[in-house]
Amino acid sequence: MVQSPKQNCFDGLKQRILSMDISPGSNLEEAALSDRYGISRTPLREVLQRLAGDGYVTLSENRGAKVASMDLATMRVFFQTAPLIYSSVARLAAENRTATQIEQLRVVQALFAKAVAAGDAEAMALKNHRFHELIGEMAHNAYLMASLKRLLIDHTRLGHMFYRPSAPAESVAILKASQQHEAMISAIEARETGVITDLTLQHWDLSRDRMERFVRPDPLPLDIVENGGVA
Amino acid sequence: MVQSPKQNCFDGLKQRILSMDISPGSNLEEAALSDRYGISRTPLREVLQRLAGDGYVTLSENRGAKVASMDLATMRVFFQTAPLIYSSVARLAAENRTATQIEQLRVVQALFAKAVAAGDAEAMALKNHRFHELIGEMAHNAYLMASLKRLLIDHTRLGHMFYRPSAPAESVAILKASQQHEAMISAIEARETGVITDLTLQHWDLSRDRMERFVRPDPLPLDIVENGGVA
DNA sequence: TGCACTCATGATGTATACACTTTGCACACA
DNA sequence: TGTGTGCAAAGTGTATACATCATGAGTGCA
Repeated sequence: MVQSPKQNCFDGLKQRILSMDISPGSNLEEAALSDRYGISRTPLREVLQRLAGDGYVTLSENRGAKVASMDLATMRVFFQTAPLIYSSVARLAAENRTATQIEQLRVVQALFAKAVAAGDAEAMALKNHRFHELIGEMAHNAYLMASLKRLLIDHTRLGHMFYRPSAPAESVAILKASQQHEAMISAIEARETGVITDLTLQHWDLSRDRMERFVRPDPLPLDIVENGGVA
Repeated sequence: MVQSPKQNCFDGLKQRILSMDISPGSNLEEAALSDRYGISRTPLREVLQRLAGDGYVTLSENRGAKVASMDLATMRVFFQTAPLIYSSVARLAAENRTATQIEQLRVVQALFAKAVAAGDAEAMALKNHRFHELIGEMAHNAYLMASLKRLLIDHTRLGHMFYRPSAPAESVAILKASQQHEAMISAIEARETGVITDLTLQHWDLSRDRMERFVRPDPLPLDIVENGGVA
């Protein structure tokens, strides 16, 4: 299964953006990338344009491509929008899923669980991404899929740091997320629209809690200030 | 205000697709288009890729670009999704609109009303499109905007035929739609989120009724069958 | 007549040279 | 020293030649 160097470049850039290997706002220079991926600038530019269409990068005239930014305004809108789209998509997925898609979902979830067990942060993030993207495909709704894909980009980027093994307090939450995935598969397979909606919102809440804790971490212990600080 | 030939090509194709001048599913040949718009194939392909990113066309490997199809499955999903996105976007628009944007909206609505008065079907469709796209911009939500833009493509294409002067029964509905636009501007300006949500759903219902009447027109009079048909 | 194979034709995909735009540094001048 | 101008370097935009692939007409064989 050797894929074309162009597809390889597309997938590679997606993955590097999702895993924050290339940080938001970074400049993407055509010459460097076309050299790295062994394709000339023409197909490379096509890749960048496709990435721009999917919301991974932004293009500006005569000024090249940048990785989509993730500033405070973006995040605010992200938290505002995700529950609506996620729950709508999940409901539709339960209504429209095919047996084949359920099977695909199980495969991806198995890979996610495996990554959890191995403590492989990058694999966790990417398999989680694919898991939710698959649910989007099940929904069979191109309009919502466009929103969902963009949400997932930022979700995966935001969530990337929590999958690190360096955060032991998070491992409980990650296990819980994995269990929720299993429950979601069952609910979608059984076409229980009410259940999948609830599960999806719970799954979102878990994610959100972890993300918010990252954005606004617990404050440092106050006694340090009391003992040695200024009046 | 002379725009680049590339931008002209992009806008021109968008407009021709929206007005069904190029019908859904049509093949778009690079050589013919690059000739027509006076640009070489490289920038033309970039235009097609941008159009694909926005949902106007679909690209397939070694098989060129096609105008996005509009089959029964697409329409079913369209009717399913539009109310959710439209009402969510409208609410956010009321919350986030700026004074400048309100002014833009008034200008576009004036052009829409003018097109209605002139019976210019194509201008009506395009100004209506722009009106709703502007509301999307007011919402300041890139995730929902992706869905909205795709919905509007199909909405405008579906609605295109009702704006024809040949359908006199529709002129009442068109006037009503124009009045609803005015009311929507006021509600957005006043940030009345409850009102704008209701208005948006009413506006949608009006559109939907017209569209459904087109898809499933009144049956022919039965007496023709009774007088001369088979037993 | 029916089917499969071949090859010509026309389309899309890629590489590359060249044109244009941006940007930052150096230098002159106030 | 501060500011504005001009130039050089680097990066993006476009045209075009060539490579590759899809398609269909035509031919040979069963």
